[in-house]
Amino acid sequence: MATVTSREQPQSTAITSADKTFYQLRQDIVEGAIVAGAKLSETELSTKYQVSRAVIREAINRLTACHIVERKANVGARVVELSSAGLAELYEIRESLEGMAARLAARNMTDAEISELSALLDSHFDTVKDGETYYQEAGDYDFHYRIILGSKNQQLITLLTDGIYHLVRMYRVQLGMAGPRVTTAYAEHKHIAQAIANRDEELAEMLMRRHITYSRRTIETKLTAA
Amino acid sequence: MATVTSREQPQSTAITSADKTFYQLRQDIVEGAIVAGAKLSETELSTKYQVSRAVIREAINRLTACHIVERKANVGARVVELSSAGLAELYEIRESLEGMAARLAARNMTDAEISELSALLDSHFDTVKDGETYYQEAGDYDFHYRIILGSKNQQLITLLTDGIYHLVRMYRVQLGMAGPRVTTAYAEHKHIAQAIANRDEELAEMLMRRHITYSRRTIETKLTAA
DNA sequence: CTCAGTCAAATTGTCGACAATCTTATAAAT
DNA sequence: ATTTATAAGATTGTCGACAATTTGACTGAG
Repeated sequence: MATVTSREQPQSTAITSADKTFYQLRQDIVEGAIVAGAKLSETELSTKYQVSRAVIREAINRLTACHIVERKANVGARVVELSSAGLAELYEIRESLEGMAARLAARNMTDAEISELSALLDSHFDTVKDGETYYQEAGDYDFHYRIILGSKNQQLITLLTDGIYHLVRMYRVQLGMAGPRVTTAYAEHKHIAQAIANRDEELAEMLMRRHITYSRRTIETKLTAA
Repeated sequence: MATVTSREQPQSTAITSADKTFYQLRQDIVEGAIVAGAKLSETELSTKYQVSRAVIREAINRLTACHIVERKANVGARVVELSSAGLAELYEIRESLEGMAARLAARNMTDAEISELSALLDSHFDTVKDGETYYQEAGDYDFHYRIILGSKNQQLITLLTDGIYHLVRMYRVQLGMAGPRVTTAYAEHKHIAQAIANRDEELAEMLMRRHITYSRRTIETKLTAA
């Protein structure tokens, strides 16, 4: 069975030392190597990652912009705490923004991109049929990612992929998501793709919002159970 | 007639030198003292604001997080360019997020807060009646701000007030917004407030989204005319 | 005249040291 | 015993200097 692989963006795009440290730190936090709520000591991290404090500071500043860590002046930075309330807030924003992304995708995706989206779902169907739980993590991400890109709204794309999605992943990873809901979610994805293919903006947005609401309920029960 | 006053948040909350420089730089960019598209030289700014380059760098990094400047590695930072496409993207996000904010405000605002919102609109009515164009800038901001806070979603609040709204203000200020649409917008505000008072989430979201779509069209004509 | 290569100037990235601030332990007074 | 004051220690904020990279001009070959 496929484990939760690290689907980070190619860190080859990391040019500077601060870039690499930022990506590394983010990964370590999202995947739980640095636990939620932990204090981020600049001196400690600078020895751990073998870079100067200035580099660490820049990386931490970027992480605060993603809402992955919180910083207080003259006190320091801490990894955010995972809470039921925080998850609810996050999914309310996701519902809003990804709903809009679906609407815009129905308007702006090229026919070729829509075909590729369908093909992606078809290829996923095989894994679902084989009972792979792989789908939920990687496949789900691919689907949502393509629709976000399909919106062609650069600000929206940055907001979601650089900011919000890493927080979402943090919740998923640290709560050990690999739940059921695979075939159900697959059906929902098919409906969304169909609405986009029909250029039905209203329906695409509505279905996406529902889809996110459903998946929020699933993850929320996991959180309250833990 | 009231000019476009600087309605920045109390910079008394600025603790460190980097904070103050960040607020100052942001204000100078939003209000046009530093023009759109300009290059931000670190050494130049450090002499201009009388702080070290490290402070300037941190301020610039925070501005990139707000999407007010763009930075390329080993090249430098530039103030974003104002464009019709960028404005459209921004208002699509506003429509999405503020629509959600209105929905959540209808759910989460206290009765007291709703009363204050009504009182605010009543006080605005007098200025509208007197033909003050003051309303569009300051009054409009106050109304939207209260609803955003009323959502009680901390992530959403930060996203809008710390990030997106400064970009919106940048477009408004630099396009010289003080247009008509005063009484029209006032009526729309009243309807939204009423929907919130009735705890009608659906209607509150829908009306807010329409309201933002309308105001986008107004500002867009200004942009294409210029 | 165009294009490729090279070198100098300027700009950004990184570092270690010092200053300012917060935290914690200790001690004294009520 | 509780509270307040104080001082030591540790952490963050700021600075100036050095290293790495880009930019643009200059030169020379085709």
